[in-house]
Amino acid sequence: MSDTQSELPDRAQLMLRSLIDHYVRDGQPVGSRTLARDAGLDLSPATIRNVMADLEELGFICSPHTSAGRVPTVQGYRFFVDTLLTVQPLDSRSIEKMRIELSLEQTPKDLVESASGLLSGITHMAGVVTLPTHEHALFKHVEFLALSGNRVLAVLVTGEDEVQNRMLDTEKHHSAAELQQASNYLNTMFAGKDLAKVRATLLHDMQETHSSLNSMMLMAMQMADQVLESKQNDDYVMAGQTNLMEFEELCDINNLRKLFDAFNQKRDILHLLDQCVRSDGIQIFIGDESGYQMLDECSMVTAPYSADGEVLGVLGVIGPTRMAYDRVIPIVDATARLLGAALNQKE
Amino acid sequence: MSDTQSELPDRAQLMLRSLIDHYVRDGQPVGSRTLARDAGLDLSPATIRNVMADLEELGFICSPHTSAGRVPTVQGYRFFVDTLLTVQPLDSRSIEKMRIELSLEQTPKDLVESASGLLSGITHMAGVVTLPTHEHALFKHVEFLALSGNRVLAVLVTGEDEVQNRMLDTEKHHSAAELQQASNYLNTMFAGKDLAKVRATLLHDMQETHSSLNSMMLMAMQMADQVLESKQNDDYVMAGQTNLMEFEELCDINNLRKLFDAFNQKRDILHLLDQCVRSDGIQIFIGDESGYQMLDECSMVTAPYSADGEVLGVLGVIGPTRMAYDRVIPIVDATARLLGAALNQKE
DNA sequence: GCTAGCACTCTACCGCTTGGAGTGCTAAAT
DNA sequence: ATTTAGCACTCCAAGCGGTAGAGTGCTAGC
Repeated sequence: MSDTQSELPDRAQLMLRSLIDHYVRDGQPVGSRTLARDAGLDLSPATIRNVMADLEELGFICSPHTSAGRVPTVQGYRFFVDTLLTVQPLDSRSIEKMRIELSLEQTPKDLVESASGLLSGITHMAGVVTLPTHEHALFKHVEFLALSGNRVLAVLVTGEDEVQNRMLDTEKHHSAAELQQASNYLNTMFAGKDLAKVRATLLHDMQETHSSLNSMMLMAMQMADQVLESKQNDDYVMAGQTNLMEFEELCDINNLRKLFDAFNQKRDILHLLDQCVRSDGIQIFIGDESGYQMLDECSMVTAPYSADGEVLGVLGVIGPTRMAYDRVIPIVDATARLLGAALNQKE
Repeated sequence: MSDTQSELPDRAQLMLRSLIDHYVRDGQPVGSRTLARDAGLDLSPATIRNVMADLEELGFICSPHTSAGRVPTVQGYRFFVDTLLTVQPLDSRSIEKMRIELSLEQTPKDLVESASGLLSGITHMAGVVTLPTHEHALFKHVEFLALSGNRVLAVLVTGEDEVQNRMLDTEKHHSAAELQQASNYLNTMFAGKDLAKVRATLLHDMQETHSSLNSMMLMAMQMADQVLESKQNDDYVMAGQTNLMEFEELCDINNLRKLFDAFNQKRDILHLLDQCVRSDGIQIFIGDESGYQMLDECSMVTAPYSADGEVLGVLGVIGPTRMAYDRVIPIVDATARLLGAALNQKE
């Protein structure tokens, strides 16, 4: 790699990297002297200044005012993350610690909480983990209980012994016996099958073989369909929100308010996380790239986690734009793997 | 009431009240001139100053520095709240609005969330409501499902169609048939009875008539006992936490951090709320009276709420010590009543 | 192409002054 | 015996000028 027309000269890259390193470390604008001393390029500050002027023109850095050093811009970070970054692989001892921590948990919910805690604990920022979807879990057992009026309580037990309750409003009142029959039918029919496949089969059967079903079977299927229809991936667990209060640049009370409101609301954050499920692998939003104002001063590093080859959810870290991406990325990556593995094991 | 030895002279009381009024309104230390103008006593600032000196000696007010006005102390607020306060009853239109808001909710959980939102919305502070205990709910139905290993899932449905899941670790594996039998037994035995009474009966029967029970019945009872044993009142719903960021006096980042950590942790806040269940009626913690450091700058106004004569939980408001107690108290009081009434209606 | 040197700019900080707000005390007035 | 006017005093907040330091951009020479 060298200085072709369109490519950033090597030494400019080196300088940008060094500048970001410095800025991430101490949060102060970085001047040419500092860089001349520490970038390892053996150039005078004056030369550095010239290159810095180039970097500024490209929009990678900027200075808060005339006589301050330079600070990376969002585009600067973006370029750094996309093309300069060399992640430091996590040492195996830390990984082992995390694995052990996770292995203590029993239920998926606990696992998710533990993972979120790990993320925030290790990075000293906020950790977030979506609850795993159940789409690819196994159907184990369903039970219908009659409540008052036309309401029916459905209890669905999945392969991992996860339990979901759902209220159904049915068209007419069903007796306990009817319900019993319905659940028996479904249980014998679908036990051990994949939830998604169960749903697909149900939909198919209800359309195709409509006539050949008796009313009991139809009712059972309709109810099962209702139970399965809701997508589960609409919640997350967050930890260490208050860690964000330790960062000078986020401590503006207005900013904090917007941020914490968003965390409570959950909607926007979920929407953002949802985008990360699709693109597999690490995903990074820097500053205003997220498109949400309350995250303008923040970055988010996410990774989907999966078990058994199926993506179950997303986890990540939210922190100030000025974060040690090279350190955070492997942490997020490792946590995603470990959480996936742990979920796999509990099945 | 007049100036007996031990009692505060009327005009001193009037002044304290007026001072607190002022301070609550604009958060600035109140000087003698202001008070002379607005307290309605028609005295010169000099006289006011003398009385203020008395109030200071009694520990009701103090001045941040030599040439600032006076500010109420915790004891000042306490005296005010205990003996000077005249609450402004809430106008019936607001009450009606709240009632309508609550009437839209279906489940107890939704009601609690709505109430918490109302509290924070109206007071512009943080609202908190504990989940209602189920101790006095009615036993409706219980179902046991076999999970992997020796684990059993118990699903308990109460009179209000509230559903609780609980995992039980049993000593040996139980077949589906056994479990079916056990739940049938319990359902016929206890349906429609009060949960607390069910529990009492269970405990009694297990001791007294031990020998006369067959093993199935014993197992059923042991499991039911486990289901009922956990006290439910260990969680709360909070709303409007971020409202607290709007108050100058709480905006110290250190304080905020402690506060929000406590909100997330829940333990300490729960402990505090728990104290308020016992003493019926409005309960107020001012500043450090709570005994928890993170609430040193805050006050908490709570009221228990009950339905059908039984206390179900507590709700309240957390805000800065400098709050309009006379406005907040009736709001908390009314919300407690309305929530109780709403819960009663849904049963 | 690199660098030394220099003039320039901007901030952060320090000390100083000033104005205003409020107090406590004393002596006079009611 | 209270109340009040007056006064000296204290303290904070805000504004001001000066200075030191950091860092820049430009230019001319290497």
